[in-house]
Amino acid sequence: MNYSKQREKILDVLANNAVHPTAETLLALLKANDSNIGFTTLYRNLNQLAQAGIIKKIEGLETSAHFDHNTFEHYHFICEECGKVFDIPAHVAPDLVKNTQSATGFDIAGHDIVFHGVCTECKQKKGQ
Amino acid sequence: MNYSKQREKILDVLANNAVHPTAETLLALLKANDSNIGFTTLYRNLNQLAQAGIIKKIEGLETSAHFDHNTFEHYHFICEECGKVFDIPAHVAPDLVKNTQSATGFDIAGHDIVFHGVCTECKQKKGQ
DNA sequence: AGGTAAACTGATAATAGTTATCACTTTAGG
DNA sequence: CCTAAAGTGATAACTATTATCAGTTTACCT
Repeated sequence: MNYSKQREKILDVLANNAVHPTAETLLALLKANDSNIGFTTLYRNLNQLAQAGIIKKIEGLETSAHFDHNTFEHYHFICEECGKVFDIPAHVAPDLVKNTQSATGFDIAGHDIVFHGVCTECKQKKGQ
Repeated sequence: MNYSKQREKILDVLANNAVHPTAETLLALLKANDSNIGFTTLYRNLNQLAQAGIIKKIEGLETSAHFDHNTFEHYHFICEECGKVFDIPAHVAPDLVKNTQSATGFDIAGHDIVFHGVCTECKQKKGQ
């Protein structure tokens, strides 16, 4: 992978916006950062970076994929009210891969957990 | 929800094909069953049935959603070689919701786990 | 430096999966 | 049966994403 200005900018914006943005959101963030990057370039780079393990592509949240700068093992929670995506620490599912491997005999290369429900903030709002 | 011939047929085909079909696959299965159902009708019914909790919509596997007649809690594994989707029993992640609830304070309405890797059959094929 | 091959960009077009629209048909209760 | 509500399916539209490709940039080799 060669260096490119655009890719550096994308990584930078992703690192400074821990909101698990979609490609669309990222494009807006980049524009707000005076970086007018074509959406083809954005998608290409996001896929490249995800393939290289530098960022994480989160699917299964909504219709569009989200991207995450944090590649340390963790899971995700999407709030049904506000749509925000929260990180869930990996320790909520100890031995998950080991258990699954021994239950199935399959080679497990990776896994994702997506929770949905209502976050604390929205719970309070609804309660009022 | 009123009765409809089409919906009955869709449920029937889904119940007899535990392969976690996509809408496209289902349409083909229905056609093979002499049920020419419009794809609009298929999508409408799948969404209705999923909403009603009668079937389960599995997202995050590939670009398209898969549908599952088995609504009993369980997870999924998709083989990177053959693309088949396998069921994983829920007991691989004991106390997952409880742990996550107490770690976050969020109300958790549901969750999904998607594993990916290589299934036993494909592992053997590759080994040969 | 200077050349060049490989990598990257981004505008345009295409694609896939799914939902919206809407005239017509079916279902179900009074 | 009558009628309102629910369902159908052809067509068009939409959204997220990938393919194409001519032009640009990067990096490495002299």
